[in-house]
Amino acid sequence: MKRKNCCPIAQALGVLGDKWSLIVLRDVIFGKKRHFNDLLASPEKISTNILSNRLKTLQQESLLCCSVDLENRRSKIYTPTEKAQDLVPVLVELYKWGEKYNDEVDKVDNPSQAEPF
Amino acid sequence: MKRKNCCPIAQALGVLGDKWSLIVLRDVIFGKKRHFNDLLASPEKISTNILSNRLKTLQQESLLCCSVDLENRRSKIYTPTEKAQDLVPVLVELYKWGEKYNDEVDKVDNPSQAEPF
DNA sequence: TAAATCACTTGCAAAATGCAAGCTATCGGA
DNA sequence: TCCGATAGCTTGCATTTTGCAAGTGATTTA
Repeated sequence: MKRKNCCPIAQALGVLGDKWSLIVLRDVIFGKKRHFNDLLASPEKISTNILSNRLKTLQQESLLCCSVDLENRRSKIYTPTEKAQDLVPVLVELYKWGEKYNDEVDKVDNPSQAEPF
Repeated sequence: MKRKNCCPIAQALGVLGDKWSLIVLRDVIFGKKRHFNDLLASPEKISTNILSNRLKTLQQESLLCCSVDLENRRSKIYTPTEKAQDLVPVLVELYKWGEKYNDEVDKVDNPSQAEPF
């Protein structure tokens, strides 16, 4: 959703305001995941077509760049750009907010707080 | 999208990870908009059914509370909760990122930077 | 009391998401 | 060299979410 001539928040959400983009970026930035199958393996269970589509749009938005793994040419490496790295503060604030308000759900169902992702 | 037993970022996105929730919250928190029609009037042009639905889910998530306007009983007043106010840092970081990376679009089309929202 | 206003709801089309299966290129081992 | 496994997709189709236009009912204002 392109959003021209509007506030920066709406512009940011035009790129990031969907169910999966920030999850993928989280994994690439914090989880250091670089391959399609690594990203597929996240507990949120993104499906292959959505992941494929998201990787494409994130490249178009200059948030990821893609290169061929020289040691295994069937494998591609997705790396975050500086533009993506600059989302760290956004992700950190989201993390803090999520931790503050949504952990009750987990703590009841699963007291033994597993790994974050 | 409920996301149990997963990282706080995914939990936060379970509530906020759609096209409109954060736009509505932006308007309520920063724009101090309180009425249905105020929110409808935002430049992003949310439609009535989506706004209605979002106001409902944001109440269910304890992000907004709703009361009747005592001076005009057909009118309802939506106010942000503390949980919503705690999203200010998230919105600020989104704003900064959007400003840094997505303003070129605006500056070309509309050099006279109008009001943010 | 008639017209306007507010906060919706409804119906329907279009787009996004979710699931399972299949496809192509590469790779590693016999 | 052949064969199965693996990586990264694509395709088809059902479901869900979004978008648009029109309509509704309870106030409220003229």
